[in-house]
Amino acid sequence: MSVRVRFAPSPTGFLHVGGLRTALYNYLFARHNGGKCILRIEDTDQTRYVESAETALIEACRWAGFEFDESPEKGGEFGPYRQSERTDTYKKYSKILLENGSAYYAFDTSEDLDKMRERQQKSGLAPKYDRSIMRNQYTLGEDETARLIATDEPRVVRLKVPITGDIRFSDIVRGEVVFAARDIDDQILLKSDGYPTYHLANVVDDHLMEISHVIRAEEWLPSTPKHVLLYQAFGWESPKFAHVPLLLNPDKTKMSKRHGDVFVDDFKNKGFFPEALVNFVALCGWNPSSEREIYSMNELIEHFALEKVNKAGAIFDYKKLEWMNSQYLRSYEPIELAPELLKILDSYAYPKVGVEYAAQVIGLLRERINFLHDIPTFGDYMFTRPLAFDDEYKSKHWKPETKANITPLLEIFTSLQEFSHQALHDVVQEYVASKQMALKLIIHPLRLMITGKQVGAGMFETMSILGREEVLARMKSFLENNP
RNA sequence: GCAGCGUUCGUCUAGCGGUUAGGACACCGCCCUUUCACGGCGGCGGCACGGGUUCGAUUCCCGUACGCUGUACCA
Repeated sequence: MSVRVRFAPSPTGFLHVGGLRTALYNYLFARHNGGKCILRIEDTDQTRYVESAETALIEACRWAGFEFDESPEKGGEFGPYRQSERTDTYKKYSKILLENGSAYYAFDTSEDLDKMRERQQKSGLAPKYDRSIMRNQYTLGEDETARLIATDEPRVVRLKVPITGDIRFSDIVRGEVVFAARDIDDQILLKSDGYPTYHLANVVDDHLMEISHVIRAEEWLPSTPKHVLLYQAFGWESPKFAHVPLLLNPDKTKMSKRHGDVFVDDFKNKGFFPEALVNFVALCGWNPSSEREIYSMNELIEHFALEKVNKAGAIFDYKKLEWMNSQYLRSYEPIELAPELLKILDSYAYPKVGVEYAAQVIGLLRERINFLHDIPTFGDYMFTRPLAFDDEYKSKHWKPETKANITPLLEIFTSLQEFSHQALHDVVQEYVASKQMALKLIIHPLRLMITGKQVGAGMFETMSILGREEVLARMKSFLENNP
């Protein structure tokens, strides 16, 4: 049997990183098995629909580095891929259930339902639809039911859950799971507005779209028995289930906005590389059991196995994500990143620089930062004269005799044939040797004059990238203004 | 409340009856050094608890505790 999986989000806003991981696991599983990964939009709740959410979602996945094989956008032979466009199908299948006695009509108002739950809560019972006393086709009788339907009375279709027995299914990550039928509610299948609930729609669609594996978040585990019952009621073979663990806040609750960034777009805007986010999120809850941390998309695909997905939820460790981003920052060719840096630089008032220069600066500074966008602030002096000079650094390294030590360097740098890292290094070494002084007595003042900062990359490399003219200008200016 | 699921360093995890319980992030120290970083080396730190099963349990079983998720005409 060929592998077909689906990511089935509801379009209520931006893509959550938890959603990204679910989508990713589906994608990895499909690719690993040479199968198809489908995007299906679960927009059956008209009250929560958000206009641009669908494209935002697709774009977020595309940014992350994966595409769906079938989707509303792309189409496919199992469409339409928006549930709101499949309502006739759900009506048709709910009718089958009604006819074979697996479902029934109910006419209760939401007020009546609230009252029922309230009563149950008070007597310490689990809230559950009470088929024997509420307004439904069993308590009303056939004639009355037929009459209400004929007069178009608002109604829903509910699943008729057996009173006794167990419902069991096997989950790829959790093993055998058993629920008692008596604990399962007579779930609404078709709402009074004519739209199906998730439960009906996802079962019908998964069957019709020939989904082989349902890979979704753990929060769905408690409603899976309802789905199993539906497959049985239709006489369909159920797909394999895999409920993956949740991504958690530091306090172990389901990862939410209250604790910081949760949307893929947030991470994109923060300057994370998609490869880093994907790599990180893939390793939250799954691990190919090696001693390695860095995996490309292709490597993730190659190693992915649902059987190795963890059962327990994973706290989203922002610090480790940052570290991972820094790893990717160092792994790219600087010239590949240069255009992006140029874009970032646009929002600063620095004089424009070329792509070659940008690449050089990236190469110079990237081992000291986590994000590309740290460069304009961390290395501001690569784009403009130092605006300030670190007081502490200055008092430590600018002594009364420093000026005399530095001044001859002006001449030496001017007459240097090639203003390169190596040449600068050699010539300064030579100079300090002749004066019998420590290199640091020169290096620190140079760093102060040229960058204004205590921290930075190797000084000679920094100088060679800045260029002779700029270095001499900064030195002279500093010398003029300081005793 | 009820149901289900879960529980290895602070965090992500390896482990699938016998290991000095391994790696990564974070943290600390040392080395390198031209500051900071990178890198190298080292340290800190964990099998929730109690019963079984077994010659032997982190690992298998049962409880307990704790946590999480679900409990909608939301997905």
